[in-house]
Amino acid sequence: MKLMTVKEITALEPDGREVVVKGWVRTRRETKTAVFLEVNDGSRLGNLQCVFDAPGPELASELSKAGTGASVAVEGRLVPSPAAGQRLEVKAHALRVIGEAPAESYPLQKKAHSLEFLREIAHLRPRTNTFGAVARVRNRMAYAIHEFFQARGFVYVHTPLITASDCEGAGAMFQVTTLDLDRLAQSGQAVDYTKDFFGKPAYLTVSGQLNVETYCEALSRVYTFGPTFRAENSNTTRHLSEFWMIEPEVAFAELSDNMELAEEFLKHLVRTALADCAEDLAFFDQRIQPGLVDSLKAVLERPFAHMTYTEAVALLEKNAEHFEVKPYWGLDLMSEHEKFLCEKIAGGPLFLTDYPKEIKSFYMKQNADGKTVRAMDLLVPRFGEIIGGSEREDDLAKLETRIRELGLDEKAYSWYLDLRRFGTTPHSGFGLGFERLILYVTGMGNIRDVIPFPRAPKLADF
RNA sequence: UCCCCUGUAGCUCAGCUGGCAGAGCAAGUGGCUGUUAACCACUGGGUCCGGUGUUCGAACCACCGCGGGGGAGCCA
Repeated sequence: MKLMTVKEITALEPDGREVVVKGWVRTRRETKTAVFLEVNDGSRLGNLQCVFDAPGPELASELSKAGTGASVAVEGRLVPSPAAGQRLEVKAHALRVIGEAPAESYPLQKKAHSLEFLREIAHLRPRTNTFGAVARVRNRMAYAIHEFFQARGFVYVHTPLITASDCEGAGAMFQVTTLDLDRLAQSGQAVDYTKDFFGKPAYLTVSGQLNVETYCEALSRVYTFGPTFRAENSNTTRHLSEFWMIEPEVAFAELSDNMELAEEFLKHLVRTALADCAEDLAFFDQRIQPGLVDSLKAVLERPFAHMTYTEAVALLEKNAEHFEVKPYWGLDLMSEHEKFLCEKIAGGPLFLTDYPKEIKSFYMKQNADGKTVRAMDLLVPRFGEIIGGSEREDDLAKLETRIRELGLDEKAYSWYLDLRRFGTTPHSGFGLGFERLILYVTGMGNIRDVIPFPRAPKLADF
């Protein structure tokens, strides 16, 4: 008999056909006359109820081994359920326990567990409703990202994870080396990087942007989607040392085109989640973040708000009594300011643009005022910045000046500057942290719960 | 990196002013004519995070260490 998932079986008509269900027992309930086994295989949130009527001694013995967590194969007929709660069920006549999960040692119980406890058993937590749902949403979002860009003629570019240029400038880097550090420490000698694997210091990438710009200036519409690494000692619910990032880059696009793309992109992802992950989102709405589904629907209903940094600061200054850090022009906005702007003022996603050049990266295009750059951050309620991007500086002289002003190593950027030396064009792009997107869409509160095996300072288990 | 909270049964927690270690859930057993995180009854279950100190006496107070959570900063 063809192996079918719970998702496939529960989509069938309960016409009495024979089915085989394979999965893990979520709960077993017994009455005098029947045993109910709920089987889940992760193909969907819902379980498939298998009913054993008046089991004989052999079946009863097998049933006694089918506790929570056991892997089983159930054979039976697919029939309409006579009781409320499910459309159909399996009237079972055979059971095989493939792998037992002894209750006295299996950590997951037939009850709710705290997310903190489940973090300690990251290898078993995908067997819970919450983490199964996160995994399915994460998968659908990854696919939707490719769908979105592919449908618009973007080319997926694989930027390197190891980089020997420390000019990416987006944060502290992890060093990659094959040198024997223990022996080096004992010898007391200075490190000779010409003897290292790459002949010079190498690091894990903190961003694919600079690399992907090179392909943008050849293929016009490109994006990267891959892991990035930050060695920042940040211990928060929104930061990981290893996370996935989406970075589109579009030639000939100006800041307004960039924001249009970002808005369409985020709306596409939210729309897809609502349409294709409805069962999982309903679960998150009920158990994790009440009001989630409505707030996501609201995102689709109207255009995102726009405001310049200068306008935002003026507004914040008028409400200065709300803030611990008093706002002024030139301040890199605190999260309390960002939350105020998108939650209290915009009441939804908000683009902030044209920041002071001093608080933004060297590669952002300077405005005619000489003070601001064509940067944009997309702020969303609940956690602030979700997307950061800009139009890039396409003028060689201005870019060189900026690099010098900031005391950066000009030589390290020579290949990047070549893009402006030869056939330069306006171009724009942005970065979206994949895990932050998953937080946003699922309503989960801690970024360590939306990636299978989180890496953070002092945390690299499993 | 800084600030705050926290660590007691498998899980979630209570434990008052320092005086015999508790509950709910989970598990086991029995009951129950189809259950929905079933229900009812009973039973078993403890290195009170570790160390040191104060005290007649420490889960409780003090100090040191380790673990967990939240917030801030950095950012995506």
